Amino acid sequence: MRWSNSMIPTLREVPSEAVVPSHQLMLRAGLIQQVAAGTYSYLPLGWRVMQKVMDIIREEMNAAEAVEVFMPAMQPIESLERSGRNVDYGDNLFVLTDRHGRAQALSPTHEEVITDMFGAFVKSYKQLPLTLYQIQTKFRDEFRPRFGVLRSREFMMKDAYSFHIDEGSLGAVYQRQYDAYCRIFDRCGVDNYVIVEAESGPIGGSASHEFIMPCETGEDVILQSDKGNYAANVEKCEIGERGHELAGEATGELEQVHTPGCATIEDVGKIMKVKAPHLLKTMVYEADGSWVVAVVRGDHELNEGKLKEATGASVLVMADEARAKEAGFAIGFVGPHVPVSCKTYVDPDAAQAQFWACGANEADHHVKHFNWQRDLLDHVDDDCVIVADIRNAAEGDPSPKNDGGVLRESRGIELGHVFKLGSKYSDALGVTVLDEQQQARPVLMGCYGIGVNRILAAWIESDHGRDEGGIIWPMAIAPYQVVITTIKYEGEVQAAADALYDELLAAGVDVLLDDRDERAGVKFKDADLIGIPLRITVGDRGLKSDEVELKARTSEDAEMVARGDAAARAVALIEEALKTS
RNA sequence: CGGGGUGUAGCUCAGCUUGGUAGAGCGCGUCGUUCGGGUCGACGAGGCCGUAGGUUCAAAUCCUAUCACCCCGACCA
Repeated sequence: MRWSNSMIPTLREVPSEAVVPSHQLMLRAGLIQQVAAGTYSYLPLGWRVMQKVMDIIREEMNAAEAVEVFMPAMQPIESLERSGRNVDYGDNLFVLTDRHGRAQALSPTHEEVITDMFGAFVKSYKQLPLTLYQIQTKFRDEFRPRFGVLRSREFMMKDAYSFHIDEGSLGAVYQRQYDAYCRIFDRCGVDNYVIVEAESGPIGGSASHEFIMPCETGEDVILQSDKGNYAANVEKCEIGERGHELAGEATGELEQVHTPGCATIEDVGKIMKVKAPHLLKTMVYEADGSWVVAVVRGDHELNEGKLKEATGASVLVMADEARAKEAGFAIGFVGPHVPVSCKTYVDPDAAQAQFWACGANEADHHVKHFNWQRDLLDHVDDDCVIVADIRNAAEGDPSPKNDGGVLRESRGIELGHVFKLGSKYSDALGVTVLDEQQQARPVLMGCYGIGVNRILAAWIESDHGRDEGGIIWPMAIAPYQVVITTIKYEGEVQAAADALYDELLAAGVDVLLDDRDERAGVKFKDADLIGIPLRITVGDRGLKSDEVELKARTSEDAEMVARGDAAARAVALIEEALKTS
């Protein structure tokens, strides 16, 4: 492609609406254009990258014996109602009404549609396992779209769904998809990802993994053991063994302190002059309709998933403030010694005999010298107080492998997620297959997603994806593999550049010829900004000795190459890059 | 949804407090100049000042409403 024939609107200045590096660079490099909040057009360069990523995904999906299908962008609201996901998605669901007054949802994903498709055509275990996939736009009415393409209301997603008669088959295909994901990201050159255990869902075990691109602006928090043998999303991350001691001596008389209006740990700590690790954070929940109290240390965060698991409840919600107050909870000033009979779940780090300050169970008051034995255990049945891991893991916690490893916390962007769904959708939608005994069995499913546009943004967001000059694309997904920069596009230089361009095209190289009548400096800056991996500079200076200059985007220095060898040399470098990536 | 901010040229912004018919830099066009990392100079095109009302002789500027976009927060008592 000749630059002059494309549309590559590079920007010298940073558009004011972009606050994160990937968004800024995607706009400056002319990859995308914002149409509305959270919706973007892909310009020629951006779309080329998208297509290259999709091509790789498609090849690897096909190699994993998955078959591609295409589904509507909208589906009748009823299909989401059958699985209850219209409620799960809530306001995040885009719903529109057609001329007949029927509600249609813009698909946030396609589990229902694909499960119906499967159910319509597959009736026998003999046809299993089957893996179907799609690469399509998905819609979510995000409460707050942000960070450019990282959290948008429309995005390109690869979703694969597998169908099985038994666990073993699901496990095997899950592993096959997992391996395909590694190959996809490796081949894209986006090879600095981390695989973490994620919320395990209905089946349990290690049934869910996320592929995370580490970067500071990421919305996901992950923890990795410094022994390198454990990594998990904070939502899922377990914590290694921790001791606890509820029975110890009190540190002093229970002392009430007036703390008007101080409902947060920060405020309370300030007014009482107590640091967060000596405060108890006490929260009230309803587990299947019963009151439940959860206690963690002031500097820790409750993990609702863990609490739910500890309680064994099927529905766990934070207490409604009005109703909890009516029941006797001094919301905002709750301490573990609540005046209401209920179960209390305590995190091990909070279940210690030490100095504690906590809510006084009385509005506008807290207490000092709370002691578990004296102030709670002596007054309730033993089985009312349960010590359990109910908090989010944090920097410095022991690894759940209990091998001396320490958890390190970092942030990242979720690029992909593989997940065992089990029979959730087949149950809800009544999809079964006949087994060998001619018994109808609910089909087991796995689902496997990749956010295509997130791959672009997350890569640019990561340390390897950019420098002061702009984007640094990996060879495999760069919009063009080579850019020919002409010092000036005329005379001998023009002839040489054109010849080289034709040669590279003939060799099957994705090449961009900068034939613009611009100063050399402008062309160099633009080539760096848009991140083309290889640059061949053609100018009078080199041509005097019949040479051109070859430079990698990632290296400081250029090498001089005989004009006749340039194309072959570039081809060799491209092959090399695609091999190692 | 709650709080905050911003809407003026393709982009980044000034002008608004103290109303008087619209500005700079970059970009764009022409000419010249320069020519290996965003040359320099001259001339020029380009804006119903987000939209709708209101106040006023007069509104980018003051008032009201509305829309859009951005940021922070939104069950850690």
